[in-house]
Amino acid sequence: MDSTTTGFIVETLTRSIVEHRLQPGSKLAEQTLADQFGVSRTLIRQALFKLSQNRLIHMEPARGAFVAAPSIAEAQQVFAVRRMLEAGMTQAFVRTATQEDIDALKDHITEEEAAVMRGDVPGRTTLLGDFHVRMAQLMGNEVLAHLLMDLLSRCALITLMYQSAGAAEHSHEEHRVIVDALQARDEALALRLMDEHLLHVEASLTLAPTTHATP
Amino acid sequence: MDSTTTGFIVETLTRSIVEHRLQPGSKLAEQTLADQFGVSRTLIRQALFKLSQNRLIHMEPARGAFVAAPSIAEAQQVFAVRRMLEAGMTQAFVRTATQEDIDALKDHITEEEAAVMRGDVPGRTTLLGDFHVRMAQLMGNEVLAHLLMDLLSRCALITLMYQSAGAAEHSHEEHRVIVDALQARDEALALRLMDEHLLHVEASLTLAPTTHATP
DNA sequence: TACCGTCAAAGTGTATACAGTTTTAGACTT
DNA sequence: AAGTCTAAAACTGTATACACTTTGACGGTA
Repeated sequence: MDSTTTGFIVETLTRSIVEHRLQPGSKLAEQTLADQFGVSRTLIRQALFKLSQNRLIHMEPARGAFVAAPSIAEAQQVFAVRRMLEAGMTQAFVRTATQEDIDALKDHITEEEAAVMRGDVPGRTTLLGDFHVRMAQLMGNEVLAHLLMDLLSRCALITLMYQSAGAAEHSHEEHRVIVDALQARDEALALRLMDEHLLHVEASLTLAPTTHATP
Repeated sequence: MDSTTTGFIVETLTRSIVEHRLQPGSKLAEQTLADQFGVSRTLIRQALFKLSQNRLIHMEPARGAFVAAPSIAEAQQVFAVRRMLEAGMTQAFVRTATQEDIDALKDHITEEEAAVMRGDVPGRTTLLGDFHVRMAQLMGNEVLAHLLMDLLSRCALITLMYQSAGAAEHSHEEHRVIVDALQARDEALALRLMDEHLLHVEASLTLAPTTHATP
């Protein structure tokens, strides 16, 4: 399976969705896509099926595929899950990471800043998300990395639906502060900063006010 | 899509895998399955594709689908992710759950005990996993519930690969104790009990010794 | 004008056909 | 007897065909 052709289609569509060239709710007609990609509907269907499991699109029986339009409730749930996962991840990272791991994160942040500086919006979005995936990979937990990747693509879709004017510009600064705490092996501080970071990202969206259980 | 036919095939195969009627590594030939289910290869392929994204099977290009045989490393990663997720979930549950939520969990445990008493092994396995999913659902976080469901089916496969003689029989007792802590709104205790519960389940497997970062 | 029923066009759901690859069995060689 | 080459059978990957559902437009009626 997945002879890289399906994978290519999935990645292309994912970019189109995450980079806002396909608006939430738009229909994805199979034959149209098949013509555009120069393949048969078979491969398009495989790709759409995969995207639907990532929750980037949703399929209605006999009606077709549409770019997902996550509800506010769903957005909040996704962020809640991220906070749970990343709290655990941060805790484990502080305890087990080597100096090389921390240096790798620092390098990553340097890339983030470069993207921000040169106004590379798609690159910035990708890199800011990858920071979190990178942590999982550095810990050698591929299962966690995959899970986070899925959640992050959903977050990208959520962000472009609900973002209020160029917020979340300062994520890379928060990343920097988090890494500083990791470097200092200050578990409590790193945990708090990560949690606040995710709350800031969520708060930068125009979601209805909700009651976050806070310590 | 998913006109319930594909869903039926997925569920049937999932049960066959989780209930050990299909051993890890066995080949799943498309035409054979198509004949057994009385459908075309098309639907079988859809089902296999979905199972492969759940990591219950893995597909090799041009060679076909095989029941997954998760490595020890992967098993440990899955459990690590579960601990992260469920720690956060338990914390949130203690803070926000209503008395009805807690009662629902108690009812669930009663079902578990009934299944254990009557020696219903498949039912027991399912119910023991559902306890964790139920918590997520009671909190109203469907995203979390779905994620946990996927992780739990992987755990079921892991369990039957690595389980050492009828261990994890006492899970329902640990569930009971956890709910008692939830009832008492003792956050620290509930958190510790949940973490230990998951460590016990993992320890009941014959995985190579690993260094779990412990507080 | 507004509403409803009918019908064609378009689109999805499933099956089948065909091409390319892997596997397997058998004959031949050493 | 063990190994290797070869060819056929089996299987996967992709395209196409056909049936059924939805959609949208047109025309008729109140």
